[in-house]
Amino acid sequence: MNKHSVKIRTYSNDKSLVQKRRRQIVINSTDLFVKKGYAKTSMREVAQACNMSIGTLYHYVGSKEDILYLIISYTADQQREIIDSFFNTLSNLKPTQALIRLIWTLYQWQHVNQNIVLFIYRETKNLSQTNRQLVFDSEKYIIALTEEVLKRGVEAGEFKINNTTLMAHNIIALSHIWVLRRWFLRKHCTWEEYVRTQTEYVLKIIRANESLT
Amino acid sequence: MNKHSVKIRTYSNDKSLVQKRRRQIVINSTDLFVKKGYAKTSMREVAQACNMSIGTLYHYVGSKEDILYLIISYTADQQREIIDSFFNTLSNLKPTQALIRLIWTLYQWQHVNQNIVLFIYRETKNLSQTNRQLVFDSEKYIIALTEEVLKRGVEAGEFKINNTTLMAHNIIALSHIWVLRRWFLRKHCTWEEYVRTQTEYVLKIIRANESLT
Amino acid sequence: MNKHSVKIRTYSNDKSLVQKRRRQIVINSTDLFVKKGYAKTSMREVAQACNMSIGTLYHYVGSKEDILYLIISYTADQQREIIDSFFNTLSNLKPTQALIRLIWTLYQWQHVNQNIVLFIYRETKNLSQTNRQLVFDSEKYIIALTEEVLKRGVEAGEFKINNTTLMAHNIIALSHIWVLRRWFLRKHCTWEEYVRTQTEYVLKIIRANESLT
Amino acid sequence: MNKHSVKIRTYSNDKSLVQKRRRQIVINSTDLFVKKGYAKTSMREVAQACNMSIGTLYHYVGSKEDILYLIISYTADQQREIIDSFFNTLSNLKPTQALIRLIWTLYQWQHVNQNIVLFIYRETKNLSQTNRQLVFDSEKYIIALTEEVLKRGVEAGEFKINNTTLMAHNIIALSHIWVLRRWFLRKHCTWEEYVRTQTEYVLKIIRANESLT
DNA sequence: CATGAATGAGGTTTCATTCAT
DNA sequence: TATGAATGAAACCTCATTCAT
Repeated sequence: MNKHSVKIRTYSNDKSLVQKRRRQIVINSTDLFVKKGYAKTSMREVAQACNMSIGTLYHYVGSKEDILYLIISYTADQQREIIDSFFNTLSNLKPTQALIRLIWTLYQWQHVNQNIVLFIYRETKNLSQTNRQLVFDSEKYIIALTEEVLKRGVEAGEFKINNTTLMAHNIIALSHIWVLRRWFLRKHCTWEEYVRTQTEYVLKIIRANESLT
Repeated sequence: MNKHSVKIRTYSNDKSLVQKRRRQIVINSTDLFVKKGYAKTSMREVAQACNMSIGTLYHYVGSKEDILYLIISYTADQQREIIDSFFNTLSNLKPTQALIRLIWTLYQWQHVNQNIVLFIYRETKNLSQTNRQLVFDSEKYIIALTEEVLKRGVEAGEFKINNTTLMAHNIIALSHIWVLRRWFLRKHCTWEEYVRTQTEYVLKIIRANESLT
Repeated sequence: MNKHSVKIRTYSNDKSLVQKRRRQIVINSTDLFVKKGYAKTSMREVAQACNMSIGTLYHYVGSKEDILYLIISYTADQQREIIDSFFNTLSNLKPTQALIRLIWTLYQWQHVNQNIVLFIYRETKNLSQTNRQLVFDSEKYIIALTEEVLKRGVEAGEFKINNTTLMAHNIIALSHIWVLRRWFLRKHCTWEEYVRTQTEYVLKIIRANESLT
Repeated sequence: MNKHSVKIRTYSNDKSLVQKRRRQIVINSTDLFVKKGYAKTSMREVAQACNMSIGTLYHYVGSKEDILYLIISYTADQQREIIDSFFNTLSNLKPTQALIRLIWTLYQWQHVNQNIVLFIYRETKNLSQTNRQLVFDSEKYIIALTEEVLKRGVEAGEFKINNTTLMAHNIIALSHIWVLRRWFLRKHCTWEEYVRTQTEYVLKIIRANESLT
């Protein structure tokens, strides 16, 4: 929210008020957008959900797309914060344990935020080129952190991985799959089973001394 | 197109003409929808793209959603056809070779049809409950066929898999990931690398006698 | 139908066929129009109801309004026929008895044809000036015949009426009222009561020697 | 207007403004609808006639049918008001005089408002079931008041009437007939003659001591 | 004679956005 | 700062009518 919302039009000079109102908008409109979809949600409905007049809404936001961007980047920021704080508790773990916990954390975040994750997958195309790029940057950051864990494991001799980037991406992508394909997966396994199985698979692939396991 | 288009309204009684015109509509409007998104594409544009008047368009189709459904189910049918014909050439292959070729076939289809795959992921929510279900059924069919190959491998003693359904789903899902995350993957590997690596990963996981490889 | 349909456009030269097809159109489309209203009934529906193609429909009829006109004038003709044949059986009755029977006949026709009567009241405005005039002429004819009966009664000394035209019109109008206000009258009296009462009222008004009755 | 417009959709919360705009809509669109008919009048024309944009029109009204309902119920309310205020001046008159004046008042209102009365007869069928019922209720109210006058006359011994409901209804219905059949009546009598004659007829029927007149 | 595919103007309604208060 | 009335382009869809076959 902080970094990205800078270039969104506002008629107010009070930065703290702008931040407060925009937070109000994001918090209150997200569920509405998620439930109805971006295109089918009207600005009138958004204003109502936010307990604001339409006029006030446009005081702090330049367009409907701006709100979409706020929601998406706000979610991305939240995810980053959680991942960041997670990484601060990670330093003294062995790579394998660190990876297991990372996967658990990432997959849980996706599970808890499945509606908004789905929403972002669907509606990102409605963002302008520039804004879409910022969303991608956020994703890249998560992948980079995951790759970092993998690399440490490789350095420590615990993992053996040809392409750490692709492996990191696989791990992230499969966390999204739990959400994107919930209509199928929900009927065939629980979240716990899913996480456990995917973790096993990953470890099977990257364990350095696999033949000994 | 054949099976699903049954309940779509038309004012014509000439089935072959209806089929011809609907094919014309699907063929010509798909790119437009894919490029602009469902919501932002107007029926006027669709009619123009199809070289029809709006009136003619509505002669063969009851609503905008019907076209969305036609596009999606037409694509699903195409995929099924290809997979089906692929399976007919499969019987005399050993399971491992069959799986390798299946993955290659599936991933290539996704690659070639990436725009429409992406489109389907985004816009399926705009279908009615019933129509959405039909799309899902089509997906389930592909997964079931993939699972069938895995099961044969297990029976032949070549594979060892706890949960064949989840494994089959993983294989399919990762073919979608190539499309859904192309903004990332394109920069980090070619399609050939992607397929090769994912195939390796899968085999690493399911090979019965992995320690001997 | 005979007189009035002359100036309606047709592409056929076979007069008997034209008459046959137009009868087919009137017979089959009337209920549809009556039920849905003129504006909300489409020519496609009309064609279907008539077991014709739209093309054939327009072979024998120039426009949608023509059908409206056919229906209305066909009904008017039917009514006239019945009234005419009724009058032929009337000559040897005394005026009072003749009037009583006339009222009964008129009111019954309205009762049996209430839907179409209602329809005509609502949709006559959709006719062109000329066609509307023809409908009015038909109405005037019925009134004139009724007035004739009244006049005979006056000549015979049975009735005493200042304005026979207005009286005749009242009698006709009250037969329409039974239809136009059925939402009220149905709840307060039967058709038989209605006819009996209105007949009594009329006689009360026009009886020459009322005090003696 | 007050009572009935409750359930019509508006985007405004300012009740007085809503009332003002709806009045504006009713006042300005009535003639248009009356002249062209409901079906053939477009919302674009209505907006123009009301000196509003289409958007503003839909700010205060949910649909085209709502406007029809507003017009009809607005007229009904007006009539009721006039009748009500008339009844307040009636108490000290003898029944016969009261009836004579009531008929005059009712028939005059119909005469002055003949266009809209005609319109209501034609277009009421376009209302929803519920709204149509409200129109009928208004009519029933007028009939009930008329019946009340008749009953007082019966109690006072001035009138002798079998079925006061039907008699009251006849009186009201014949006031409509002046409008519904103006194409005939206009040519045969003036409004004054019509009222005088119908009054005479009514009195002839209901006078208790008719033989003495 | 009979058909029905094709047309496109025009219907009602929605909605993002502006601006006067 | 906050409001919400006002706008009008543009959305989806219908339908009377024509004309080639």
